[in-house]
Order: sequence, then structure tokens, then C-alpha cells
Amino acid sequence: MAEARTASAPKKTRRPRGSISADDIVAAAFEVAEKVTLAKLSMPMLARHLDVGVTSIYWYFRRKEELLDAMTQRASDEYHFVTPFVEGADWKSSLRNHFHKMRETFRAHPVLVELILLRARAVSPAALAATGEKFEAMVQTMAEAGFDQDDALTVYMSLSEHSSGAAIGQYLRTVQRDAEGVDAPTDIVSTPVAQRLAEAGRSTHGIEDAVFEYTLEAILDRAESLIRTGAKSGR
Amino acid sequence: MAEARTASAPKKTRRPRGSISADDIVAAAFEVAEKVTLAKLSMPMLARHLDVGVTSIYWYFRRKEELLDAMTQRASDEYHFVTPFVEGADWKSSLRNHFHKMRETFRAHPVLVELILLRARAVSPAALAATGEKFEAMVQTMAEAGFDQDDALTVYMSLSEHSSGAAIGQYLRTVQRDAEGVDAPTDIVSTPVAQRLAEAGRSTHGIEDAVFEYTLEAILDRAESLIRTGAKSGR
DNA sequence: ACCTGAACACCGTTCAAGT
DNA sequence: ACCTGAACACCGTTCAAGT
Repeated sequence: MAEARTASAPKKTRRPRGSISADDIVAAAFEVAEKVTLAKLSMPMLARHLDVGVTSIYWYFRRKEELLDAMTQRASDEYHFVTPFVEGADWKSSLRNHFHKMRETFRAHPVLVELILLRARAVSPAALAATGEKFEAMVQTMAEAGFDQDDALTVYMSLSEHSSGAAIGQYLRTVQRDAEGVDAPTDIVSTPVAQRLAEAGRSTHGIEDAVFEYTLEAILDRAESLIRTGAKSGR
Repeated sequence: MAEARTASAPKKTRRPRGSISADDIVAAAFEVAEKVTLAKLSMPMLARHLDVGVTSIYWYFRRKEELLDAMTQRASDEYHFVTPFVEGADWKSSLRNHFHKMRETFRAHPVLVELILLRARAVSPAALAATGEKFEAMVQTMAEAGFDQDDALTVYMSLSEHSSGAAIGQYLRTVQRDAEGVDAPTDIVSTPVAQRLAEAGRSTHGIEDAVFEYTLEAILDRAESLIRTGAKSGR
């Protein structure tokens, strides 16, 4: 029972010279990561997906970390490409639209959350520059509305942290649900409010969305008061 | 060179019957996790720390996941114990104090962030109940100030998400800095604002604190407006 | 220059003992 | 009832080849 080659794959053939490239590997890595989550992406798994020897990958990336860096790079480029800062009717709707777009993007592409938000790695200069550019554009919009730079920085970071936090929270809850599968505990908890909290924690949208909007509007409203009074952002 | 037993440890002695308990293992696991981060905690490492055979641990915890569940349980209990909801002068300062305390606790104990906030696992009924109790207490405080239950839920979750997000962000930046070590890139970026952003991203406190406060106050201020108008939180 | 298998250290987990 | 080493599958990575 050991002699029959498993159906389709003849296997024993050696790959020609330029049959894989760094780009191919990164692309395949994204395919795998999107299917099984980044945490479960392994070099052997990736090699099987590419139909290459595991060690071949190591000619292009000397460490798995380097591959992940390349993925993060590409993810970052894509992210910044699909979420440019576009000027709206006024500073408020410009910011609101921007961070809505950010939220949508991260919700639609969990792998971007894994690479850009959760991966504890050095931000590339390119990514930093892209962030800087966005910020410059926002500052200009806000300056025209009467913000000073310190306030603009605080408001921008507040919105940014809020959206990142929401994206991470959403991602973790999704992974959690998927891991639990069908056997979700359905927690019968004593108090009615705890029950509602449980529902809220589980509901994919609904309360989650309302809370995101609530905080977003809170930040924007407070920003508005900074113009009127001209006060500094500090306590 | 293979015959001399390495100094202090005689090794070959077998452990007596009740020499380790589930509690010992969990306690040791915390010690290791606090030293090398939870992600790097391994069963062999833990066994060495306890001076036990690796497989002995498996008599108490059949899977590593079970051990992590036990850790999460203990972490959750401790967390809820040190961050009870205490009534302050008014609803606003009560909430403010509570989420300040939450932030401090997570900042002081990264392992709590790893277990409670980042670990994608089922929340235990006990933890949910504790959360529920806190929420009940807050709702009561807020109800006395004129909030209805829906608004109170939204405000509570908004504050909760904000504080969780901030704790996670802070944690990730710390891990990042530690991983980079001395060879931090010091990113020389083009635009001055990008530079300030880089500084902000790196500064342990400073801007980070200001942004946390800014969002917190924004949420609380907006909450205040909900009482006055009596408006529902939804759109 | 590019692809590959053998080999190693490390991890999670099982099993068949030992006491 | 509790502790243990041998053994296995899987992972990241290195090395010494092959073409």
C-alpha cells in the first residue's frame, strides 16, 4: 500500500530555476493566513500550499519573521491605499468618514488587523510616512476650522486609538466565536443585565456598532468644543 | 565530562506523592509568564521551573489550554477583586475613577492583559457575573442621575472598550519596545509631524496619557448630555 | 543562482510503565 | 493516586549537498 502515488501529484519532479519568487511566497502566505489565521500559518503548511520544499522558502526569507515583515509591509501599503484621507464637506464629516472607512477595512480584512494592529513589530518608515501624510492632510483640514496643532494631534490620536481598539476587539471576538464553534456555552447568568452584556458581547453587530458610533461622536463633539474655546487639549 | 552531576541538583530522585498541586502549577505558570511573557511560556520551561517531569503537569491539566484557562480564571478573580466599583461624589467621578483604576491595573500587570483582554477564549460564567455586578452598581448610580438603562449600557461599554483598547495598545507597544531592544530604528522621517507621531508612539507616558484622558472625558461629557436631553443613545 | 532532503533543537501530547 | 521517561507529530532553522 505504499507504492501508489496519491492520484494527481507526481511529486518527485524537481522545481525549475525561477519557479518561485519572493512575491509568490508572500502572496501564498496571505492566502494561507486568510484561511487559517496568521497565528496558524506555518512554514511547512506554506510550502505545501506552494508545492515546494520547505527549505526553498528559506532562500528568499532567512527567518519566518522576515516573511511576516514582508507581509506587514504589503498589508500596510494596501491599507493606506484603500484608506486615503479625503476631504469632505467639513472637518467633522471628513474625520467621521475616514474612521468609518478604517473600521470597515479592518472588519473586512482580519489579516490586516493581525499584521498591522496586533503584530508587535517595528513600523516601517514607509508606513510611518504614510500615516504622517494622512495626519498632515487632517491637520490642514482642522487648522482651517480653527484647531491648533496640539489639539489636532490629540484628536487624531484619540480617533485612531478608538478605531484601532474597536477593530482589535471585534477581531478577538470573531476569533473567539470561531474557536468555540457550535458548542458556545450560552451562559445562563443570574442577573438580567449580565445576560444583556453577554448578548452584547456575542452580537456581531448591533450594540457593538452603537458603541463605536457613540464614542466616535463623543470624540468629535469634544473636538468641536476645542475650537470654540480655543483651549489646549491637556487636562 | 558526562559523569559529574551539575553542582547543586542531585536530580535522579523521584518526587514524593503530593509534592505538586494544581495551585502550585498555576502559581509557577504566573511566575514564568510574568518573566518571559505568556506567549513564550512552554510546558517544558514550566516543568523545569517546578523541577518536575514535563508529563507530571499533564496529570493536573490534560491540555495546555486547560492550564491557561485556570490562569485566566485566577487572573479574572484577582482583577475583579482589585477593581470593585466604588461610589464616588457623583456618577461622573465614580465612572472616571473606576476606569482610571482599570487602566492602572492593566498597566501594572501585563499578564492580566494577556489573559483577560487578549486571550481569545470563553469568558467564564463567574467572570461574566462579576462584570454584571459591576455594571449593576454603575447602572444604579447612573439611574439616580437620570440615565435610562439603554444609555447606561452604551456609556458603560464605551468606557469599557476605550479602557480595554488603551490597555491593549499600551501592552503591544511595551512588548514591541522590549523586542526591539537597544537597536531601535530611531526613524528619521521626512515631515515634522510624522516625527512627532513617532515620538508619540514611542513615549511611554506623555501623549499616551493625554489621549486616554481626552477620550475618557469625551465619553463622560457626551454621557452628561444624555441626561439633560433624555435622548436615547441609538441613532 | 536556485532548489532540496537530512538533521537538530524545541514544543505539545500520549502511552505504558513505575511507585 | 500520583510521578516519570520514551516516543510521536509538528515546527523553525541549518547545512551540505544537488542542479
